[in-house]
Amino acid sequence: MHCLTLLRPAPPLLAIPSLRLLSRFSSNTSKALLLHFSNLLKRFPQENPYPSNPSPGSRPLWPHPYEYNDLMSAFASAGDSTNVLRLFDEMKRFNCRPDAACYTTVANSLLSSNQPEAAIAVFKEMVSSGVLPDTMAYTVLVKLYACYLRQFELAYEVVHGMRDCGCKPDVVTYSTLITGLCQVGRVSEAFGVLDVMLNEGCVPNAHTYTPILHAYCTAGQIEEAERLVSTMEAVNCVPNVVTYNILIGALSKAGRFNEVENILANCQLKGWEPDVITYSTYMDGLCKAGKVDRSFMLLEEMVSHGLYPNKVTINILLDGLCKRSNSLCAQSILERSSEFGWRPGVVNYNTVMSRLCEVGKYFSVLKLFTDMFKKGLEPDSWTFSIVVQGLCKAGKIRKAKCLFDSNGFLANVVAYNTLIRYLYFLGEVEEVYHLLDQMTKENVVPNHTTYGIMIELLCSEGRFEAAINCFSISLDNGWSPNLVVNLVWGLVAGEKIYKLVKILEWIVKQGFFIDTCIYCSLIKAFCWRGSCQNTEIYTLCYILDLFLKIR
DNA sequence: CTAGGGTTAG
Repeated sequence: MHCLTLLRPAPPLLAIPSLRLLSRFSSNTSKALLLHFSNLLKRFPQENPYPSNPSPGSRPLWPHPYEYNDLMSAFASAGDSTNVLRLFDEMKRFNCRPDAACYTTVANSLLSSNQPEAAIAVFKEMVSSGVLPDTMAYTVLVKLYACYLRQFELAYEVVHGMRDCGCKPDVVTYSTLITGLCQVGRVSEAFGVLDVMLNEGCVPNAHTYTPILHAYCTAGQIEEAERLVSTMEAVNCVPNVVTYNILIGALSKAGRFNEVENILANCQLKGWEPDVITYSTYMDGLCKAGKVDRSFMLLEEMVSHGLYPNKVTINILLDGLCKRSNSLCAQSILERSSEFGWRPGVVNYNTVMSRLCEVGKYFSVLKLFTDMFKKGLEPDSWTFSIVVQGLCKAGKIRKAKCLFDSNGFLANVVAYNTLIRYLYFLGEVEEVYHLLDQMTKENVVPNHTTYGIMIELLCSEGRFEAAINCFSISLDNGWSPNLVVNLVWGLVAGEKIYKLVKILEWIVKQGFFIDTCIYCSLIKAFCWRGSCQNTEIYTLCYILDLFLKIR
């Protein structure tokens, strides 16, 4: 990295012919790519050889947008949007005007790294530079609205509007829209889109149906999913390995391992081949169901098919080992990894450390934490959260706070929540408020867990209006029945029954889903308070009837 | 250059 930033002015990376070749190795990590670059750049003139006004007709010395796009795509598929942006800036600096494809690549890579706002900026720039979007550009715009911002009205508008710009939505555009709808469970609407594309003579493929299957599987509607697979076969939209992986995942989760075996046994007949993800998915299901031995047998099977476990597969097995109370084994696999020439990843450490935490082996957690440093592995925010949790559980809350405040600690919302929860248990209200302040300052966005603790805290301090206010703010993050449970307990304990009735009436009016947890918490809270003996029982009955839509 | 799948924390 440093070699590149130190060279000023930096020559365009793409002026070196062999880089075009390099960019084909999209599976290469960005670091590997950068290493190649910095080596090549050492032989490159440090002066800027690129005149801003080339003589007409001469072959330009600087690279063509195609070449930049090739390289940007390589970084994009390596998940490195920072370098995509760097190249994008660079090409503009060298007066190499981005074409529609370049803008599309950059916007898409920003989406992949979850920066929808930045992607919008790229689209705006595209328009203001007078570059006309093509179908692919519009497709990424649909992806932005449907899969990231969930603004489906705008997504539909793009699909309709692109016709006027001389572009036709294609199977990718429609499949993208269907994906977005299915991700939020709007399956019937997705079928509506499918109808539209069929009417237009746009032929669906596996990408069109698979998101729908995914939605069914997420909702636990396995029978519907299986029926959809038959439909796909009937309309000549053959399910592929991804389709089957989703189905196998759902079946494994439901413990229906015989059916998984059946699907695997018939794969050749159906014309698809299991891959690493197929095996990993199945193995994870087996491990979670306690069938760790069977999972290890599958490891042998996949290797015999020429498929090799990757970090995820190994993580699943490590997790399985811990679940079978073999955390000591998992721990030594990590500690002694160099003996068998394996380099574990951060997630591998996180997995074993969190399992050790669960069984109270806090010393081992710290031991692995230091082992990571010895191996030169950088802990991530998950690691830190797990260690904070381990220290808190071990009763070393001061130590946890010290670690939290130390340099280099990557605090995310979970680390904050953990520390806040334990400090709250200890009655250190001052510190809790201080941490909540700090969270805002550090731009760590609170989530439902945070709001739950805040509601509890505010109620215990008698600040009921603030607690209710906190609840309404939490709705920006979506609906969480658990927060209502917190509010119920807090308000009943604080004898604010009138406030409780008001807020519950409002909740019912908004049409939020009332689950059994909320229902039970009300009954339990009233019983706990002893209200069942007096006239307040009528208030309780009133609310319960309200929930059941009797009133 | 554009679409879908598997692992870890409160």
